[in-house]
Amino acid sequence: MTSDADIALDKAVEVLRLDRQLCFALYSAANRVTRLYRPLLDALGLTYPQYLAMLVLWEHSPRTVGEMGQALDLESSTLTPLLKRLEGAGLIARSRDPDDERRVIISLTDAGDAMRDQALGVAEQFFCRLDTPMPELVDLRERLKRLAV
Amino acid sequence: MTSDADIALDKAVEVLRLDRQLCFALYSAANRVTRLYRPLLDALGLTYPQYLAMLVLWEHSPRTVGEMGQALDLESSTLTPLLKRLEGAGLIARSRDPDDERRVIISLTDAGDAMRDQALGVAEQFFCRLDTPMPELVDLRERLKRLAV
DNA sequence: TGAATACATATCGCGCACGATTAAATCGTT
DNA sequence: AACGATTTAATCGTGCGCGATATGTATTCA
Repeated sequence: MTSDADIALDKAVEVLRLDRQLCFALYSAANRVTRLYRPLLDALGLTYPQYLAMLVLWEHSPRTVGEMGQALDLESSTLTPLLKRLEGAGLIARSRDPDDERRVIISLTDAGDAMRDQALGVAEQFFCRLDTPMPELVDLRERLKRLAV
Repeated sequence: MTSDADIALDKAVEVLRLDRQLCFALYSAANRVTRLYRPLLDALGLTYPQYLAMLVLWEHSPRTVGEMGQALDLESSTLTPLLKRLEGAGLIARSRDPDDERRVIISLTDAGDAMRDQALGVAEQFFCRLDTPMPELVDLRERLKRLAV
């Protein structure tokens, strides 16, 4: 015989199973991808979030900290220290906007700009190591973007 | 007229666009999901990775640190401090395995076990806030799992 | 003009996530 | 039994990621 409490427990056991959680699949896949990028980016001396920040700048430079935060969906409390490290590495320059002293303008240095070619190699190596057909990757990417939160 | 260098540059610009990177879509979606969980988990006094660790234990307790690391795909350097915090919160107990003193056995306390019901509410609220049909979520989850890295 | 408000970035504290290293226990082989 | 290799967890240092808060600049409007 089965009590109501047992049924509720069974439901909890089913619903909360790790392999049924979208959140864990996402968390785990993001960690795995970061780990996969690490050895590729070591050659450039970049961390994974730093690489993403450089992608933003390669797309369009200069940009303000705020614009980069919007593009990457990150707070200034994350971005400011990261950008200071990129500045320390000589890849970007930080300067106040003369037209609005609140803003800080981030621009690529020559060294930062020159790194773009190597980045192309990183992107290609990543694709190779994933060993998944491009259409599948594009589909996954678009589904992730649709996950409006 | 267009030089070879210009063509190579165009290719780099296209390939490296942030909105074409699977890695960024994944990174960003994972951050968004963590942010969405935060207010829900605040009520339980758990962080998001702590919640995942509790999911593992609600599924089956006791387990060793190594087993949990395998389930969550995390190193002991991540897990040990996290588990110590859960122990401090009174949700789990940590003890050496008498049969093999290298192992540390993690078991739910009564308080940790009792939290499972509230966790069920968290999972339901998360689903509601996502506002995405279940089949789409299941499909995305399975695609993420397939992303073997 | 001057006070109130809003805005852009920076700072701080906490908790991951991981590579490298260490310490202790166990296992395997002789 | 003994010693080297392996296994398990812990420790340490670095870099995020974010909420809360601070700081300085610009805007608004009385």
